[in-house]
Amino acid sequence: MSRARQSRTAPKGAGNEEFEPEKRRAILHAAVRVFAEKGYHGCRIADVARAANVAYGLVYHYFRNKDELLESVFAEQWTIFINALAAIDAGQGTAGDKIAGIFGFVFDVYKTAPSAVRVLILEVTRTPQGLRAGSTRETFEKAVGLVADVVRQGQARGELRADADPIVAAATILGGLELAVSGMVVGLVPASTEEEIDRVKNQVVGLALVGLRA
Amino acid sequence: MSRARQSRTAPKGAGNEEFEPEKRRAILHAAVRVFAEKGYHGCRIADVARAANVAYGLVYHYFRNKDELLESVFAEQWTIFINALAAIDAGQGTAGDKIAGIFGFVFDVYKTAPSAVRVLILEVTRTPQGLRAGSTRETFEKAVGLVADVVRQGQARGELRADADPIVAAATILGGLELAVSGMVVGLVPASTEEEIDRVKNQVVGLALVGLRA
Amino acid sequence: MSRARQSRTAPKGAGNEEFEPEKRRAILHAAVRVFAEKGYHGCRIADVARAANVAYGLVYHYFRNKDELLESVFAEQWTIFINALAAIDAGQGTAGDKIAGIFGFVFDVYKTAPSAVRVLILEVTRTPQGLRAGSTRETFEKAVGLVADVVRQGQARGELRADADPIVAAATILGGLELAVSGMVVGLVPASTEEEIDRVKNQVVGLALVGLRA
Amino acid sequence: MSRARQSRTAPKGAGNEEFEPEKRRAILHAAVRVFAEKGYHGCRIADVARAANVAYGLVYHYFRNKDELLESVFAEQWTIFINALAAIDAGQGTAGDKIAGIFGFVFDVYKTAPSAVRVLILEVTRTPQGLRAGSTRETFEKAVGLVADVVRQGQARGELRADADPIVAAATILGGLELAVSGMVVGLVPASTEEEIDRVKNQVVGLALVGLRA
DNA sequence: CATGAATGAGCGTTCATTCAT
DNA sequence: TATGAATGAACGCTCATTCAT
Repeated sequence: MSRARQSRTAPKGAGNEEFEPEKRRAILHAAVRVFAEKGYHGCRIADVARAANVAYGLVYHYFRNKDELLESVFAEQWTIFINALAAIDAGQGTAGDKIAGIFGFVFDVYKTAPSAVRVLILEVTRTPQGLRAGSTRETFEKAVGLVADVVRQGQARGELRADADPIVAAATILGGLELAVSGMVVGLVPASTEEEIDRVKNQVVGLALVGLRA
Repeated sequence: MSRARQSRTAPKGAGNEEFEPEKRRAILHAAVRVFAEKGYHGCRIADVARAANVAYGLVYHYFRNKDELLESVFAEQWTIFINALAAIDAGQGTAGDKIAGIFGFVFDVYKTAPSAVRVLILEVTRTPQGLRAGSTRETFEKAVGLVADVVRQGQARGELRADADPIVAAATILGGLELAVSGMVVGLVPASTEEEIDRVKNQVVGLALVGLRA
Repeated sequence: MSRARQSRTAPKGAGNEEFEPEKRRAILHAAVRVFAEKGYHGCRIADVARAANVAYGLVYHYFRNKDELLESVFAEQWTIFINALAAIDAGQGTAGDKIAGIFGFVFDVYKTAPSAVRVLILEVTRTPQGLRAGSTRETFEKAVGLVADVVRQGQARGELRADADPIVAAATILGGLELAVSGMVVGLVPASTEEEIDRVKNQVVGLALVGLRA
Repeated sequence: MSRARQSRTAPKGAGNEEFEPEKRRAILHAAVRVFAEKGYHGCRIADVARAANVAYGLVYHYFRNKDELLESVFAEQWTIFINALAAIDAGQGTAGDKIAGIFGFVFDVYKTAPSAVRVLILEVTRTPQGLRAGSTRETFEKAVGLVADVVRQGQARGELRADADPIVAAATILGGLELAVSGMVVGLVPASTEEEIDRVKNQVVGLALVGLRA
């Protein structure tokens, strides 16, 4: 009856993106905004529907239930992030450049769509039960894995310390990145202008690479 | 209505330090466990009551509502953490020692009470809306402030790079710490034995101080 | 959220006078019956839903909460009464006829729908705090005012004693009417047959007009 | 264990009123005030206890439960009223004097203790389920009966119309009295000064005796 | 007598989900 | 596809009542 609940991971190649129904898009985007604002548990399906200017029941036409909607939002956001990581990982440059590139990407997204970052950070990572079953967790692991890969490359080329555990390093780097952005999100770290945001980014990159020691 | 809902710091005489009804304790501890396991939204007051071996209504005798219970849990956990930070901050040693001490404290707590750390990390930090109003946010800021203070001291003594913004550094350090522990909590970073835990700790400390660069 | 909770007086076109969902009606009528039987505090939403043969949650689809449901019941009942009073007030006849007409109306309603009268009397008038805020109180005042108006007309035409305060007279009349009906409701005053009811009515009208004195 | 829950109807004769424990009194009086203010359903036992400056559980030492407390309040209030009615009924004077005396008594009480009248009127009479089982209803019937008796006497002496049904007349009279007082209670009928109160009283008496007709 | 901690049934309300149209 | 009325399980909170001291 409904082909609508089809795969969400259709490659962005020419010729098939038009099959994502417009309303489905609208719902997904609305969900990002609403989740970002009120959190997963703080918002109702009705809120999402209203924000998407769509009838109540239509949400259930495109998504099996609230959880699947959340998963879809996460998948969408993480896919973007993962793709960027993968591109960076596969690209040219030193490990330092790549790490800086990762940070740059996240901060850039923050500049243009802070609410998307908010969902990613405050909801995805932090979902209790969290980083739980389903694709969400795998995707998160993939992100860590990609960063760990960057680290491994750097170690192989002698650019990074060989005695650092890539997984731990990746987690630590992403954690620092995350809390720095969290700090901006909640206003603890000042980030009202673009300059301030860039300054924070450089600070964080510096910390990751050369540490605090004088 | 009831004196029970009073502040927990009523010194009525020598030795009864912090007179607090036994059952209140039990509820609070049960709440930590249950929150850790199912998350704030995933658990019901009935769960907490059952875990505390206490009648349903008694929870409401000691706490105005679910939110206040959560806040109390947070306050308790953070107070422990803040006190440890403050002690470390005020103590002797180089900035590096202090940062290592902070990490050591968190990892030690994790060894003996992982669920407490879980609540602290997965619920407190990550509560959407989160880091929100009330004491929770202030306490979080205080934690960041204390770490920033350690950084400042280290800079003053020439032990740490003077060009690092203490607040950003503090956020990044705590973030790295947090995601590393998160990784352990969710099993991404292996931490089944004490040795493994210590190894992760040393890795993270090393990253914070000397960075990744070779 | 739902257009259902709208005003009941939306004339969208000729002939759809007061479009109101069938189920809303059912709930409202059920509420009258249940309130009449058990009182506002004695009945649960579940009782109303069951009496209306409707799912629990549907009550909340049409009414914000229990209070609003009560207010709606009151509004409905009083509106009928007020309209009747107004028609009588504006009509022909002596003041005595009009007062008799008012009494006649109430006793007629009682004959066909005693429970409606019961709600009006035992719940509306007597709600503690009662005659309280909101439309309920105003409506009550309007009723008294209309009766007072009838009295004033009668005085102007010389049919009624000029030295009677219309407001006090109206209150007294309605009070006598009410307690007489109350007496029937609770069985103190015998009113099992239509003849008995009419007899009581005539008695009460007589008392209001010529008093007790021989 | 507890003789406290003893009969509440001890005659006020010399030598036994000192057996009414002071705290019991306090609770009873507090209950009158609290019921008057918030209604039976709107107040909690805790409210009564607090208003009486008495410990929570003590209420249950003197009264089996909330209902019995209400009944006791009613009994106390009605007893006063019934006694006054009985005294008037048994006294000298015409029926008109007696009716005036009844009204005078109620209005006098209102002047000194409006909250007591409020409870009597808004809670007793109007208790849904109302005028229900137990002593409350019997007492109410007794009051009506006594007034009806006054009417009967008057008819026997030729002072009052013989064709009036004493019970209906009594109900109507008390009803008029009640709504007039209700009107004062809720502010519909002005009664701020003693003069105004007396004026209302005379109006109501006049209406009962000679009616409205010119 | 007096206290107030402890108990738990009861109920109002929310909201994810289904379904008829 | 699209709509929103209808459903009912779930859960937070209240408060009358009991009981140990």
